[in-house]
Amino acid sequence: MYLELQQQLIVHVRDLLKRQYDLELPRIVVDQPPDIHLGEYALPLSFELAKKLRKPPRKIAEEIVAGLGQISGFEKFEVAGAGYINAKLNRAQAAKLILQESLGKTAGSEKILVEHTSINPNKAAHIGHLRNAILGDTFVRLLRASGAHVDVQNYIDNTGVQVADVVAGFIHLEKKGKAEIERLIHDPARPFDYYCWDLYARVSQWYEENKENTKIRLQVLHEIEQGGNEAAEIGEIVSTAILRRHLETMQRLGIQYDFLPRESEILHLHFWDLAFEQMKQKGVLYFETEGKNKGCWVMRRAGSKPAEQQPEGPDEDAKVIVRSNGTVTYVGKDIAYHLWKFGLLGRDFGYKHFYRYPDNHQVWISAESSEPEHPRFGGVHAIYNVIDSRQSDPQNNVIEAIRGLGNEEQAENYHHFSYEMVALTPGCAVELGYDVSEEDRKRAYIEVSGRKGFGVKADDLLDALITAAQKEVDSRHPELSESERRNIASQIAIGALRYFMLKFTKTSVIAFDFKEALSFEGETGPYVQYAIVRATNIFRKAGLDPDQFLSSNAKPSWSSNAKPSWSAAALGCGENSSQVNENLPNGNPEPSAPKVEERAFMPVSQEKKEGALALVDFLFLDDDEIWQLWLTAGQLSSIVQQSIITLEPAYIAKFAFQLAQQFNNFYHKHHILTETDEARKQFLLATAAVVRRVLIQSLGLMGISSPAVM
RNA sequence: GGGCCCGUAGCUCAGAUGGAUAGAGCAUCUGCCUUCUAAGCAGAGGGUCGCACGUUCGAAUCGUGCCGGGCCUACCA
Repeated sequence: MYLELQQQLIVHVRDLLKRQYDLELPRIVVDQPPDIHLGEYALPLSFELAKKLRKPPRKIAEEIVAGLGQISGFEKFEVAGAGYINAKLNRAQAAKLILQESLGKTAGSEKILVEHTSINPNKAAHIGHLRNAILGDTFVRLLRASGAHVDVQNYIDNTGVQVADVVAGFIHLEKKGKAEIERLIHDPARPFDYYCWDLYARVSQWYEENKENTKIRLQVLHEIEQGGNEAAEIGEIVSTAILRRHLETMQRLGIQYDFLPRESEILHLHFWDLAFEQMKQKGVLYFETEGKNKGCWVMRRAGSKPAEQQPEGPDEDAKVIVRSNGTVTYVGKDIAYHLWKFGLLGRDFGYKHFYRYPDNHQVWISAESSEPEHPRFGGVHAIYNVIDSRQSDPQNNVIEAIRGLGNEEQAENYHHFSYEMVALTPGCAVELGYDVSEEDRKRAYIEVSGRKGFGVKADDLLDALITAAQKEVDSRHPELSESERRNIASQIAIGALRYFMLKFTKTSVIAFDFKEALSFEGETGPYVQYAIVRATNIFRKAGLDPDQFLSSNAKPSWSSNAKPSWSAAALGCGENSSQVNENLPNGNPEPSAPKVEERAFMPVSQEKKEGALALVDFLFLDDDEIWQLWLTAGQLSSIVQQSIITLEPAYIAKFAFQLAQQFNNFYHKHHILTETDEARKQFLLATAAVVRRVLIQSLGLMGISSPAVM
């Protein structure tokens, strides 16, 4: 609603400027007035025009207001302050649009690929990985809600040094063979990823104790890359087992993937050879004959000056792609992989089944040859790589290589979805029992390190959240069954965790603190969930169905048949889920997809007959506070669009919290069920129903479900 | 040395496109449960927006220079 009317306003203003002053402004700024009684939109353009037109801003504003006349949907325009033009909406008309508003999928076009999670398969997932996966998954939900066709990939570096380290640990430190490792994998007493978490830390220590040991590391790495030996077999067993653990951990949070490309196939299917040829041909790579990079194939670094402007001698700043011993670096392999993503490599992965989620969604994994009837991935129009900011340099190298190969458009559509890391506060580290040096205690935060085994494991955090939530639910709802209480506690825990990871903007380092993360009060997911429960309770006590109450007027098009992509069953919480699930976008993307920039929400056709809500008297909207609630609810589509364009899911989190806050205020002020004026009661019910729906949708976009009771 | 990011209330953070009196949460203090659930609401205190110049009718926001902190800058991944 909000965005559509804003665009209409801009069109009219632009038209007027052209007619009245023969002026064209590159951009017409639209703000919101400080208080809603002033209107819904504020145009500060008179100030900008004052100099050009040599008139005082107030005079210009008056002329524009006079010239605008009547615009459909708008009540009136007013001049305020030193020269602002405030636009007031026709509240009743706008409210009807908000009632009818729902997510519509527009006709589609290109496919989008989002890569996230991508945890080295050698240890348990920790809080840093959670931020990555939650940001990525939420972004996927936003894209899909806007109608895009998205493939979700989780890249598996199963042949890298980190896996090699754990393999070296098994072979040389623990002297364990395949059979013993298999036993550990199936040990019910201890998850295998937890076992490897400790082993990885011990191996890193072992390297530090004796430099000789690092020779073993390189040897093991080499064997794994080669394949067909004991180390490679152990590497395969270990990395696959841990990958399964990662999928289970992420599944607890409602996060699923479509395809798991592995580095082993990039190696064995010789993706690099094809990329190498292309890069040599196009001159992106050149053979360095002198300086420190002598004997290597190198690439000019992004942002460095072109050759002509370089000082004499070799470009020491260049990025090594092929080492002097002939092996390819990580960036080299990544270039080949990204050429594949855009369909520019000329070779495909093989595909085989790997895992089936409880909702029957299939995950495919790369293979050297394909199973019959497999889907294809890659060859997409745009990509989003959710990778922390520390990797922006290698990411830029890959983009530069793609651009250098003549793929300007693909380079533009290559998005490094960059975010800052999660770190521990020194206090938190001490609390966890880690040795913290004097120096580290003075720091604001300490980086999480898998190598040091320093961090909070994802499953541990989620368990702690469930335990805390369960305690609360048990005391509040002793009448519910154990599995119902468990289910609700899970939903609250997930809500708290996902919201916590989303409430910070990407550029902010999260200094992890247990007290904050385990909180269910204030700016948290459960706060929003609770507001929804309150709204639901009103309808339950009134003997009404809030969705029916709305659908008699307009029906959300995504409510009926969209099954949640993660059900109560998926969480091991029994069949009868009490969660409200209209909010969760379908896990199976439609074959068609619109451009991201297009509107996410479209009004449902106007012909829908008006039912019970036809009785609602919108004159009650003259209450500014209640109208503010409606207006905020009408801004969801605008927020979704902004989140997608700026790659900032935090906006959704902020929005959901603000709307919940306004609703709680409303809830406290207006006691709906005891309202004696029937018309007013209907209006208040409509308000609660609309806000409830938008809150559920907002949480759904963040992968948070709404419990029926709390 | 070069690149990127951060610095806003005691703490943790919002303040997109420059716009009307700088906002939340936590913490502290004071009220509010016989009401649709207090995981809530209302109120109070708390600010040289790191510093200095500059651009502008207007700067927390843009530019330059400092100060403080973080990350990256490997023939690691």
